[in-house]
Order: sequence, then C-alpha cells, then structure tokens
Amino acid sequence: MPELPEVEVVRRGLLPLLVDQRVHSVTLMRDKLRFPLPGSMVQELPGLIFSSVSRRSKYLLFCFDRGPVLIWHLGMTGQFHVLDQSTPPGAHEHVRINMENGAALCYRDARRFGYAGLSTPEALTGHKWFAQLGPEPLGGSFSADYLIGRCKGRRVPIKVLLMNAHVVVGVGNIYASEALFRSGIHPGRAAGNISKARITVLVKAVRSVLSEAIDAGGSTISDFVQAGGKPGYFSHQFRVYGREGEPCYQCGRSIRRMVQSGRSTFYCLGCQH
DNA sequence: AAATGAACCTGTTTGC
DNA sequence: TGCAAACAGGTTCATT
Repeated sequence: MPELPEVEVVRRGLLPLLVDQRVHSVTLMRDKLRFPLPGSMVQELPGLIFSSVSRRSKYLLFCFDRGPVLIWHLGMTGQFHVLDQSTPPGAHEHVRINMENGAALCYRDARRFGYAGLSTPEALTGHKWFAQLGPEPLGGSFSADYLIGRCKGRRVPIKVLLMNAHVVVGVGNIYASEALFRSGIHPGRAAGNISKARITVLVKAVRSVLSEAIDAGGSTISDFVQAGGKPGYFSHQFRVYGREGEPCYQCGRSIRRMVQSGRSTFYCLGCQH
C-alpha cells in the first residue's frame, strides 16, 4: 500500500478524524511487528489529545497536545482504519487506539513489516529513523544541482539510486520506474553516466509523478479510511509498472521487466536509453 | 566505500 | 484439482 503518495493520502484522510480527539486507551494485540512495539504507549497515550498528523518520508507522525510523538511506518501492507469501537478486530489487526468519542484508530498489517516508535518533538530530527534521510522529493532542496551532485562518480544503476532514502526519500519501486520512463532514462544506466540535462529532467519527473499520484489517490483513500474497512486502492495510471509484455503507449514496443537489487523494474527499450 | 543479496512475514497469483 | 514456486508498494543487516 504505502508509497509516499499513499502515505500522504492516508495522512490527509486521518487528519480530520483524529485532530482534537482525546485518547482513551491503547490495546496491543502483539508484542512486535517488524520491531518490538513501544509498549509504553499503553500508559503514555491515554489522556493526550491528537494535535496533528504529519509525514516525513514514508513515516506518519502522530503529534499530541503534549508528551511524545508516535512514529509509524506502514511497511508493505500496513493500513490504518478509523472505526467504531464496537467493530470486532479485523484480520491482522495488531494495535487499536481508542478515543473518547467512541471511534478507534486501528492498525492492520498482514505481513507485519510495519513498525512504530515513540519520540519527543525535540528528539525527532535526530531520531535514528530520520537522521540519515535525504530530502523530501516535493520539497525545494531536492533540486537538479543536488541530484547531479549525488549521482557524480556513482556506478550504481540510476533506478537503485533513486530508491535510496539516503539520496531522496519516498521514491518507491513503482515511482522509480515511472519517473525514469517519463525521463527517457534507462533504469540500468550508471548514475554517474547521465548528463546534467537529463538529471534535471528526472528531478522534474519524480516531482510530477508523485504529485499527480497524490492528486489521483486522494479521494479514493480518504473514502477508504472514512468508510472504515473497505479496501481502497489507487486508480492506477502506470505507463510501465506491471505492464511487462504489453505495448508501450508511446512507441508500441513491448514493455520489459528486469530485476535490480531484488526488485522488479519495468521499462521500455524504445523510449529509455 | 560501494554494491549485492538475504532477511523479516503472509497472502495471492502463476505454472506445472 | 493440487501443490509449489514466484511475487508483492519497504527497510535493515550481513556479505562480497
């Protein structure tokens, strides 16, 4: 579920349902997901009032009127639902945060690759999950000059570099392929062997594909959260991802798939060099 | 230093 | 039909 656009859409969907609501109780159905869950949230969160839900990279940040910040990563299959507290626990539900208004924030995650932690507002930027992260792709510091600098001298394939969160956050397996198609750059090309002009195009492509995805997914995921339980999904508009063997919309050649660093990459030999 | 691959889990799809 | 293999939107850790 969670690419940067989808995490952002989840954030926007949760925001109005949580802000100003007071936590009543927290239930943990298991000790750990990918990592041990912060058990102290059971004692620390009740009584606090949600003040905002923000995002850094693919992490959701639940902030309160005081006290800790709850950090949450959805992994591959994590989902948040806001449901009535009378709703019985769904399959693969692991955590429930009950609010005094009768609603509950429920976390489900079939593969349990998600993880959560507690921090403080002051310690957040230095937290080990955030300290090494690159810039936000939709922010001003992800510039052509920046990416040119990060590509220089690197022999790593550009697609693998794009997915490195130390370089830039939020570009997952889908959008790396899609941005490279939009840029006309072959995903296997060495990062250091791409002209400055083409890197400049790539920066714009990353921005455009992510912001278009946010726009396209917004209403769908918002409904999914508010409806409480219905599986939501993006109406996909992929040009290469998942289209192996199908004709390129641009040149008609067959879309190819290859594996880079264990992940599927989709591309068009006619359009990407 | 840099790049690759395995590991963490379960569910779904594909292929014999 | 049945079963096994391959594959899945992410990140970290160990190994070349």
